Parts: sequence; structure tokens; C-alpha cells
Amino acid sequence: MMKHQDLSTEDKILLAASKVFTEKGYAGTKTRDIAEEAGINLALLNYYFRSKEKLFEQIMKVKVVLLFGQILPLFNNKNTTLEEKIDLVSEKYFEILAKNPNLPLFVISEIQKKTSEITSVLPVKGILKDSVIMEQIKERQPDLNPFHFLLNFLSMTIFPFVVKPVFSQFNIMTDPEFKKFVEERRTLIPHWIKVLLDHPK
Amino acid sequence: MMKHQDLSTEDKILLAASKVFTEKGYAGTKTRDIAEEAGINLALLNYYFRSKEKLFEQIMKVKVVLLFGQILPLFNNKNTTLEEKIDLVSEKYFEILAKNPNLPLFVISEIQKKTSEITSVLPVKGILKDSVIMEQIKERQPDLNPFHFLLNFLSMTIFPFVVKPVFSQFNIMTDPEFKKFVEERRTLIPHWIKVLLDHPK
DNA sequence: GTCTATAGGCCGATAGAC
DNA sequence: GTCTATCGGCCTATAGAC
Repeated sequence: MMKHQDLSTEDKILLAASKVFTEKGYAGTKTRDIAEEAGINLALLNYYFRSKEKLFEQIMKVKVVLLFGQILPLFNNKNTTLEEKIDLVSEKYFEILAKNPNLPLFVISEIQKKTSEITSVLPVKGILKDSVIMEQIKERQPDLNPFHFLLNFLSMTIFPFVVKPVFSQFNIMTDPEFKKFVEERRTLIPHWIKVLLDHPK
Repeated sequence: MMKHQDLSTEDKILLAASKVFTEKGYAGTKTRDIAEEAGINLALLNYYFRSKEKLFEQIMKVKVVLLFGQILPLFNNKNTTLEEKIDLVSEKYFEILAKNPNLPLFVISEIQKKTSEITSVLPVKGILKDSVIMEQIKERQPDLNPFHFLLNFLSMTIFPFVVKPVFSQFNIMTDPEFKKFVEERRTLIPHWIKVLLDHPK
């Protein structure tokens, strides 16, 4: 296991920035917070990354790729059936989100607040439109915009992690209860989605 | 129609604060932004609300009640069936969210970032636990934590509004397309939820 | 590369005139 | 109630010594 002390100064800052930005958002983060969390001198942050803004962009890029980068290729695989895609995407997302529970809320809320240049990094629209999974859904339910299904799937999977802070604030679930709850959904969601696919309106 | 000029200074500030806080979040908002948006002098903000913090708390309380206040009573009505509840809650939520599309993301992300005292205002946990809807779901599918269903329902309904900024950023949907998409879901979601209720694992 | 010290600007809040 | 002017503090960023 790599200790914090073994990291380079640059990586210490990146690690700390990832944590603090995710907790407090861009506007709520002070460069002093990051420096303290990283255990480095404040001036080093500007020495390595020039500005808070540039540091943030670098973190954001990593987060967007983490949230979408591994999933989009699964959507576009011609060698898997729709059912297999559902299982694979579900597995992959639970793996990512179990390790990064506040990833979706961070990315979504920062995209809403700031104008960024991530669009160029990941051409989500181009990949999604006319993707294999969209065609496969359309075969099953030709009368419906296939995006409804995709969004149902992603809603059920991602939304619990998005509202997790609300659960905590209102004491609806403890952390271990949430973990168990999410673990149950890991197999339930693929089941539900397949049921929906077989029952058009 | 009430014009902006007809509002009292206090209401002008509240209206402007609601808009700016929702767009930029608490940390990203400057009191000068609010004053400018309201068309009033900066000093008046402190005259009426004492501090940015106190003004925010007042806005936040309104938003939380708007997001949960009208829905929770529907969950606890003994005189409606589960099917009727699904239809009623769906109707009510689409009405609220069509008018306030960025309400959920604002409330969720600010709850994550700040510690507030809203818990005391709205005892969500007490209302939800042992609520009528939870019992009704449990009757249908006794082997499953009923909260899964409630969350599926809320996920499908609310999540599209939460990810709306992502749609915009990546050009996945235009605003009119989104409006049409959401309008379709208004009747689709109750259908899907009922299908899921009738198909236990 | 890493430190201390500080510039320079912005932000929340208030004093005090009207 | 509303304005102008300004304070005091904090925040990002950098200059310059080591």
C-alpha cells in the first residue's frame, strides 16, 4: 500500500484537490484548504498548477472520464446482447460508484455551475446517438424513444448515490444501511429493467 | 400579473436571492450579485436579512418545503390505493418540477455542502417510516425492502431534472426536446412502476 | 523545489448621512 | 428605508530568499 508520504508533491496536491473539490465544490474550496489537506506549502500549489482554475479543470477531466469513460464503450459493443449490456453496465457502475459515491453529484452540480471544456474531451452525444444499445432497445420497443429506457436504467443506478446526502441529513439511512441497500439493487436493477423491456405500454 | 416593480424591497431580494442561489449555489453567490439582480442597494440586503447566511437559510427552507412538503402528505393518505398514490404523486411532481426544473439539484447539492437546520423543519424520516405507502408496497411485495420501490419511482421522476445540466453541456437534448421528453414520462412512469409492482423477482 | 512574506483584489458587513 | 463610503478580513497569486 502506497503511503501518503511516498507520493510526489504534485500527486499529493492532486489527491487533496480531488477530495476537497468533491466535498465543497469549486466555489466553496479555498486553495489553503487543499494545501493543508495535502500537507504542503500554499505556494507550491501555484508552482505546480499555476492557478486554482487550472487545477480544477484537471481534476474535473479525470472525474468526467471516470463517470462516463468506462461505460460508453459498453453501450457501443456489437458483440453483446442488450441483456448482457444491462448486466455489464450495472456491474461496472456499482464497482465505480461503491468506490466513488459522491462522484455523480460532484460532476453534475459542477457542470451546472461552471462552463467547462469537457465537451471536447468526451463526445458523449456522438457516442450515444446511433449507439448499438440505442438500436437494440429500439428493436424491442419500436414505438418509444429508446432514451427513456437508458435513462430509467441510469436513474435507478445513479440516483441513490446522488440523494445519499439527503438520506444522511434526514437520518433516513445510516452508511452501513445504505451500503446494504445499494448492494441489493446491484442484482435487482437488471431484473427490473428486463421486466420493463418485456412490458411495453 | 404582478410586475417586479410592484414588489416590496424585501420580496425583490427574496426573489433575486432564490434565482442567484439556485444558479450558483451558496458559496458561488456574492451578495452583490443578489443586490444587482434585485435592483436594490447592497446595504439593504443586510438591513432586511442581517447576513447572507440568514438570507440563504430562509430560501433553503422554502425550497425544501417545495420539494418535499406537498409530496409527503400524499404518501400518508389512508384513503387512496397504491395505484392512485402513484398517479397523484407523479402528477404533483411533474407540476412542481416543470415550474422548478433545477430545484432538486439545488437542494441536494446544498444539503451535501452545508450543515443546515432543515431537519427540524420537516421530519422526513418520521413521516416516511411506517407511512401508508410503505405498508401498501410491502403488501404487494413482502420479501423486499419497500424503499426500493419508492426510490425507483422518485429516481425515474426526479433524476432527469438532476441531469438536465449534463444534457445541455453535452448537447444531448435541447430545452424543447427535454420538455417533450419529460412530458412523455408523465404517463410512462406510473405505467412502469405498476408493471414493476406486478413482477416481483 | 520549497519556503516566508506580502501584494492586490474582492467580499460581507456596517457607519452614518439623508 | 435607502443611499454612499469604507472597513476589516480573507483569498488567490507571486516575488524573492534559500
